[in-house]
Amino acid sequence: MTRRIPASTIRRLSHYLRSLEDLEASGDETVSSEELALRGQTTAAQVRKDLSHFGSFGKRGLGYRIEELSARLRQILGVDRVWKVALIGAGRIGSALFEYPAFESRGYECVAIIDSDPAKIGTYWSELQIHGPDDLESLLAELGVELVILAVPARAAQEMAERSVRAGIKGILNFAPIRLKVPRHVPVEDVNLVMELEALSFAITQHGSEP
Amino acid sequence: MTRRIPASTIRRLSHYLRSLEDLEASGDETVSSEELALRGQTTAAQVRKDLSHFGSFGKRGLGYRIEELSARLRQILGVDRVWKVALIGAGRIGSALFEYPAFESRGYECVAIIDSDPAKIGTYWSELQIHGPDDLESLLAELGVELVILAVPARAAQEMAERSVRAGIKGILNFAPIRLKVPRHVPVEDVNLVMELEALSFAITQHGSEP
DNA sequence: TTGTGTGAATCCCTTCACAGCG
DNA sequence: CGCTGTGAAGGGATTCACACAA
Repeated sequence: MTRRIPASTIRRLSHYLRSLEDLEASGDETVSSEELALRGQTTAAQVRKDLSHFGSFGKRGLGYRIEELSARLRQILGVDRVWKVALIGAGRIGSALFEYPAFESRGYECVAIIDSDPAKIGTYWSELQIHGPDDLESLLAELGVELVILAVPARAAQEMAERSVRAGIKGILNFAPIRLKVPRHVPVEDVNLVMELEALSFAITQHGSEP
Repeated sequence: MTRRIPASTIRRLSHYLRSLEDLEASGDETVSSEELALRGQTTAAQVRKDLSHFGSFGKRGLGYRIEELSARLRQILGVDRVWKVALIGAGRIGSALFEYPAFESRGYECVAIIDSDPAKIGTYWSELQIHGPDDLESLLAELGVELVILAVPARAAQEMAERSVRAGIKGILNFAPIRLKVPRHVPVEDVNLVMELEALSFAITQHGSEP
């Protein structure tokens, strides 16, 4: 049904969904592509083009029914269901994510925490006991984990990724500052804070040298 | 000296710099664009094109002198100096960033922490005392803060951003899931974890429906 | 010979503009 | 009318291919 959707489109769909949820709360029934564009820092044509990749669910002369479109976007983005997530690495970043409120409210359920620190193994975060890394594969497989959040130091990341893939997980959100080598069918999203900071300092530095 | 550098180029420069630092440690003297490409998940032509935006610092038939190129990249990315950073929001994400080891080692020095929670105001993280938001403007201005990391709830983010800009800061790393409205000359980098997760679940969902 | 630097060709994303439906 | 959906045009970024320097 779909072919080659640009990554930039996906990010915008995420935005549109958030805007729609705001609009739902405000009681409106429909939106135009122009209004969505305004809230998403893009253009009306772009909104329509983005949506057209997946079908045509607007009414000409009227716009999009908010409820219908948001349901469809949830479906497209795959968030019309609950994803079972394992958190590998119970350090600072792991803890921040674990408590991130948007996390559970958006359909991501953390069902396992893994860390290699003996002082942490066996302790609890909320109801969840922290496991050591030894039985990683069987643990993930038994719990039916689909998504892994990798928040371990760079040196441990590749091994944990490989073992997770072996356990049958389907995607990785990677906070370690390395390029993971995994089979092509396992998507990886990288979050690299140093890179973001460097993009920022570049932008500032350049700005100073231009009028 | 430079015009219109694509954002994707900057992210790759960041990568190259990290690769170069690895190579520096391993004692080599030179790299080819091909080797850099291999480590950066891109092509040799792309590496050369990226670098050519800023000048030509390779030697034909030989490659790039590692030390020279990494120094030049640090200069380009603006990380050949120390940036004074303020952390606004001392919650989970703030705490994770504060302890992020790459942070200080890369030239970002946190000189102030601000939070509105009365229970936190006055307490210390390492040597740094947490301030309330009341005197934000004067605090940032006095300390000469250039970069702000915004790790507060969405509802507070816009106000904190505006006040930071008024205090003369030059860039914002934003973790709040909203589009900040700030003057054009203040660059903002957004880190949106929900968006990353949604990109991942989209990729997985799509993948299943294709052979 | 090796590997850079770079115009030219290509590819892909965005924007335009308008036909067509409600 | 008003606003969507979409081919066509436009603009950037990536890739190609080769002249040229070491």
